[in-house]
Amino acid sequence: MVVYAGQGENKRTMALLWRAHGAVQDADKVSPGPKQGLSVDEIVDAAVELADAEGMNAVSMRTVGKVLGRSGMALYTYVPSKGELVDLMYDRALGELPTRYDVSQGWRSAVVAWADDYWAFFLRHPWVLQVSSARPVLGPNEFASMDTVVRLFDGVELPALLLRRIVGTLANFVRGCVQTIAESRQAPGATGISDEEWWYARSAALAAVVPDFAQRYSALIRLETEGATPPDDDCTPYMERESTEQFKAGLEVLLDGIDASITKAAASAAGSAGAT
Amino acid sequence: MVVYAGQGENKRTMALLWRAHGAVQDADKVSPGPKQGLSVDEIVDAAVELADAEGMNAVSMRTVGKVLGRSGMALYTYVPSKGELVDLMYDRALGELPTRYDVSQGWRSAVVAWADDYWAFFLRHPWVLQVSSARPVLGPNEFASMDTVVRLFDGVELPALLLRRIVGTLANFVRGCVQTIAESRQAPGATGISDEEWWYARSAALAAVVPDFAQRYSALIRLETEGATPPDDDCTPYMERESTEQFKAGLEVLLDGIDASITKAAASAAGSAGAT
DNA sequence: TGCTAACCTCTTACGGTGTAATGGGTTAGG
DNA sequence: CCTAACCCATTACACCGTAAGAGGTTAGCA
Repeated sequence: MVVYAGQGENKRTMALLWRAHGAVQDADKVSPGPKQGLSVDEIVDAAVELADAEGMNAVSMRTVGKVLGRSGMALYTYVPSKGELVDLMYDRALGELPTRYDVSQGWRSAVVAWADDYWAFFLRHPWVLQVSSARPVLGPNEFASMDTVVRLFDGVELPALLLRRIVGTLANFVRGCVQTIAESRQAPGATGISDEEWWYARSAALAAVVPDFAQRYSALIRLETEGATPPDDDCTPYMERESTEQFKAGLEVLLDGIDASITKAAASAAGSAGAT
Repeated sequence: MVVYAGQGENKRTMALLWRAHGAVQDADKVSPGPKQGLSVDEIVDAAVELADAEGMNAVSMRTVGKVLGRSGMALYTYVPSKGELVDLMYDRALGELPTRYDVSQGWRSAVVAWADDYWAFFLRHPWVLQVSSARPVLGPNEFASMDTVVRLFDGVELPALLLRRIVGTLANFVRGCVQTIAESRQAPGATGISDEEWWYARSAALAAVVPDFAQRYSALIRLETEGATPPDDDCTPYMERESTEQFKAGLEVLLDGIDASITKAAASAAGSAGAT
């Protein structure tokens, strides 16, 4: 279930996101009627906890309400719709990300540290990947996390436009890598059969149906036999180990590419400086 | 809505995927009863068409059935569950991808051509991104597309393990880039307000709520003002143009990184060859 | 020809979703 | 104390995937 950001009244959404919990209703407003038995924070906390534990599919208005001992509809007093709740969950989770990295040792080590944190973050909150990234939520922590990535390159000479794209590519890269793991953890069979069992059953069925596999996909077969993942003793599922390795290796490749970009940019800057 | 691959009886699924439409029931079986009024192909076609036109959310058993003039339940005669139908849609769509690229001019131009095709493919079928990538479908076209990517590097000297990771990173990269566009096209507001309008309304609300934005996110602001996307005359939505530019630039960076990997691999191969 | 068994399809039903509408209980200010 | 505002629950509606069962259709056999 990909959940789209609610696009209700933007103003109320923004007020909720930017910690205007007190200022949602214009502060000086009188308020007869019973006190609120809940708070937006409580609701978001409960929803995040639920999503962490049982996946985004388990998060419904009713289930969140049940956790808090209310009906599902009660939440609509605090939050305009489920979309906004998801926005709040998203931005709240992002708040966990570190915002400072040491760039004194150069950008490369800083980027690696950031990527590791980002990676771990998604593993802690896999459901975040299901929140639509099309239209940013524009919450405080989303901006903070973006700001943080940009500051990784603080001392580096790069055209702003190129830097923007590099930053985007880095974020995309981590997201893409971790998605495989995250989804396999949330898959319905996650509790039940393991990756290994699934693969075994599935590829057995495959072999039965497609006897000429090796001929049809010779390049794949060659890659698989030559470059089999070494059976690293620890017992993390196959898919996760594979993805982790790909993350590490892919990051190095990407960093080399960024390095090349920086070198090029420096050369062109020097060239134009020399020309003037 | 992220849809997970059905994990029903693997054998039947595999038979369906690998075009064993005739061989689903063991060929020599007698068959009293009415002829099938539909075929798996028809159903998958209709579902893909629906998904292309109105997004994955519009694809339900009932809606697909309606397109074909049947009830939703009628489809269960042909397909064990919705999960398998999604698998079939996925593999069928992948069948559109080209499988041959000219590597005679070097790997780099071939990879660029492939990336463009892959990109365009996802734009044609944005819903494919919503199909879980955790547990591959293992259909013929999925393997074919992977095989194709591997063959882009046919003449290149790279350790198999590294090549596998590079290939994975490339695929992840394109997926990640296109996701932004794809989701923005499928977003519920896609028919209604445009990207520009949304951004305008949303950031107006933002400015009202957060007056100290520029101080809190100075790095972002600097990036935004210095590296503003040039207003390229054509009228594609802001988000799409931005994403496309990021795709192009990011790909170049990534290719530079791959180049570096190849150089390194060659050096290490030469080194070890010289050492022995 | 008529029967039977297998098969296709539809209807109904169940538990789930998000949320609009309604109404009752609680509490502050006048 | 009354009233108006507010919190919350109930009910209801339209959707979802699919289990269960009923009824029509057809091939093969007697």
